[in-house]
Amino acid sequence: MNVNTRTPESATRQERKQLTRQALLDAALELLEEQSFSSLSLRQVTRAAGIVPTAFYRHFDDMEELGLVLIDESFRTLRTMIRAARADPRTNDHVIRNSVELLVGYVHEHDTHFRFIARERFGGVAALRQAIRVEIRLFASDLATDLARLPYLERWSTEDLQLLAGLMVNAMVSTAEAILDAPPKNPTAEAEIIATARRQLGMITLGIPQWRSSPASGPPAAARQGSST
Amino acid sequence: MNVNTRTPESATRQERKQLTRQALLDAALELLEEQSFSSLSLRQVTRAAGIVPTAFYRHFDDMEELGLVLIDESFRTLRTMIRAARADPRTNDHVIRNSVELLVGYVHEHDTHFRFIARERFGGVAALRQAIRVEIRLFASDLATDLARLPYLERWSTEDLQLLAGLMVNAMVSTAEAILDAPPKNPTAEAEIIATARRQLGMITLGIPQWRSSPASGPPAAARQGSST
DNA sequence: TCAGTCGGTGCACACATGTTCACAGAGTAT
DNA sequence: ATACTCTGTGAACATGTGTGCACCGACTGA
Repeated sequence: MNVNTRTPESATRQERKQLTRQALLDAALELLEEQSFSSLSLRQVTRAAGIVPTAFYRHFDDMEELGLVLIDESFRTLRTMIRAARADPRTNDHVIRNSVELLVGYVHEHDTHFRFIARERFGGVAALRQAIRVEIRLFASDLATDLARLPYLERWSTEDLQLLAGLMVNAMVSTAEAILDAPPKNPTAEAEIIATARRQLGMITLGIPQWRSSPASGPPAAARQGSST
Repeated sequence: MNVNTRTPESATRQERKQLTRQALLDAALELLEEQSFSSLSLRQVTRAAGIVPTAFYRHFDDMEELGLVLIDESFRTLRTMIRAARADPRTNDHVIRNSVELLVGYVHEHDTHFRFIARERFGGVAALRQAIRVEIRLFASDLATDLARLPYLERWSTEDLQLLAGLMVNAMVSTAEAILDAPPKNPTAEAEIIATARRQLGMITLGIPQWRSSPASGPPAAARQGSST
C-alpha cells in the first residue's frame, strides 16, 4: 500500500507481464478470425499464447474481461486513425471518397480487430454487444461532429446530424463486413464492394439538401438539447 | 423404392417424426435467443426438445444442417409476409411507412427467427453466414423489383435499384437489430427507434431524384443486362 | 543478503461435449 | 400374424472444458 515509494523506471517485472498479457490478447484475436467469441475457450487462448491455462487468471478474471479489453483495443486503433485523418485538411474536400478509403485502409490494416467487432456486434455475449454498441455510438457522434463542419450541413440540428451519421456508419459497417468476407486474393470483388459503398454514401448525401425542407416523416428539429449521454 | 403404392392419408409415422424434428428446431431457436449458434451444443438442443442426444441423428446429420434449415425457415416466413404485403395495393402509396411497419411487425411476430439471423449474419459459422448472405441478397432483389414499379424510379437501371435496395435493407436490418436489443417493455424506446428508421429511409429516398443526373461517383448506367443471377 | 512478491507450472477434479453401438418397441407392410 | 422398418433409448468412450490448489523460481525492495 506504500504509495510514495514508486520507482520511476517501471520494472522488468510488469514489462514481462504486459508482454504475455498482450500475447493472450493477440492469440485470442487470431483465433477469433475463425470462430466467435462465445465458442472461444480459455484453454484455447492460453494454448495459443504458450502458457498454461491457470496462468490466464494472472491477467484476467474472466474471458469476458478479455473480450472487453479486445473491444477497447479495436476501437482505440480506429479512433486513432480517424483523428489522424481529421487533421488532414484535404479530408473536407471529398468527404465520401476519403471516408471510404480510410475505412478500407483500416479494415485491411486491422482486419482481425474489425472482424472481431463485426462478429460480436450482435453475437451471443451480451456484455460485448453492449460495449460495442456504446463504442459505435461514440464513433457516430464523432462523425456527426465532423459533418457539422461541412458548409451545406452547418445549419442542421445535432439530431439530424446524428441521424445522418448513423446511416453512414451502418453503410460503412456493412461495407467493411462485406470486404472481410470477400475472397482475400480477389481485388476485383473488393473494388466492386468499394464502388458500391461509394455510390451508396453518395446516394445518402444527395438527399441532404432536400432534407430540411421536407416535413415528410416527422418534426424537423424537435428537441435541441446539449445531451452528452 | 416402391413409388406407386402411396397411402393417401400420409402416415402417423412421418407425422410424429416431423413433430419431434420441429421440436428440435424450436428448441434450438429458443436457446439461440441467449447464445450464438457456434456455442450451441447438440446436447442442449436435444435436452430442450425432450429427446436423448443420439436421437438427434435421426433428423439431422449435423448441427450445421439444423442451422441451415433454421435459416431457410426464417426467411421463408419473412418472404411470405412481404409477398402478402405486396398484394396489398395500399403499399404503393407510402412505401416507407408501410415498409417500416411491416418490418416491425415481422420482427415482433418472429423475433426468435430474426434474432437468430442477426446473430449469425456475421457469426462464427461460415456455412451459415454464406447462406444468410444469399438470402439477404434475394430479399434485396425482391425489394428492388418492388421499387422498380414506383413512378419516380421507373427509368432506373436494375443496377441502381439494387444499390438502393441494398441501402434500404441495411438500414432495415440495423433497425430490426436495434429493436431486438431494446428493452422489451419499453414502448418509448422502440417508438424512437422506429421514428429513426423512418427518417433514415426518408433521407435515402430524398436523394433519389438527384441520383441519375449526378455523375459524381461512377457511370450512371454502365451495363444493362437482363441478368437473372 | 534475505524475505517477499508474483508470473507461471502441474496436478486434480467434476463436469459437458460429440459420436458409437446394441437394443427396445411402436408403426407399417404383406 | 409375421417380418420388417423405423424413431427413440441407455450405456459407454475419448476428449475438452473451467477452476482450485500447492508449488517453484526469478525478480524485487529493504
